[in-house]
Amino acid sequence: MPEGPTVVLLKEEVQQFTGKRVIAAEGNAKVDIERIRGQEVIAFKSWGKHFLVCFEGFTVRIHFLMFGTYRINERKESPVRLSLTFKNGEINFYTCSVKMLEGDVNTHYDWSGDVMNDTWDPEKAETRLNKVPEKLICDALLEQDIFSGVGNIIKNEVLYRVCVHPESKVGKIPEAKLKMLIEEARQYSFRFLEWKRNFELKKHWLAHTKTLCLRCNLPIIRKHTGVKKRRSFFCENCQLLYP
DNA sequence: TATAATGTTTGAAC
DNA sequence: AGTTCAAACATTAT
Repeated sequence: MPEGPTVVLLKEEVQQFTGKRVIAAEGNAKVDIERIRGQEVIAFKSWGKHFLVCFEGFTVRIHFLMFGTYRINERKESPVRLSLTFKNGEINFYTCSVKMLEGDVNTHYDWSGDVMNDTWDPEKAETRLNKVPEKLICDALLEQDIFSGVGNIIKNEVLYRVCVHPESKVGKIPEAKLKMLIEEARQYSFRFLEWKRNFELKKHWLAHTKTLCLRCNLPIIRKHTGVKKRRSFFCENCQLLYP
């Protein structure tokens, strides 16, 4: 379910509930659900893969992890983790992590670290990358403190598009190339958003789950790479390794 | 049917 | 005390 752009889509879908009062809240989330009832939604926000429902004095943080889902104005069979009912409809969350954040939500997040945010700061990402020269780029791209919102699909597509081997060391990638990669992380995330909106995301995958390289027709290598051991799809011929 | 997959947190082990 | 790593969690499509 996740990756930053998907959470941005969710945010768009719930705009009908902004400013509305929660008339009923239920679910098996291990938080004080009672507290939500009667509160007005001040705003829906997102930071990377975090979906945030902001109320006066606190925020409900939803993280969908690997298997989380949601339904708007409908329900699934399975037990609901958190359900918010408004006069004009409802939002239901399943198999997600739910946490309460106290006080001003702005004190909890650096918005400029989110690739989908208006305030995204590529130079800050570069600074943060320069602090971890020994890390492999496949791990660094998944670091939410550097590229908040980037997930495994975006990782693979970005690396293929900028022709960088996933097992390259961050510190060995030339500065110009690293800047391109940071730029692509944002650009691809926005394309992901539009493709996902139109239910055509997979159609545009160039490397992820592919078997042949579109550029050179050689096999796409599938390997669990880095400390994170997430699967990478890459072309050894077209994607340069900076060891 | 067993496996693997868009992910993160936790706590044991070093 | 700081870092590392595997386990835990959980759902669904193939």
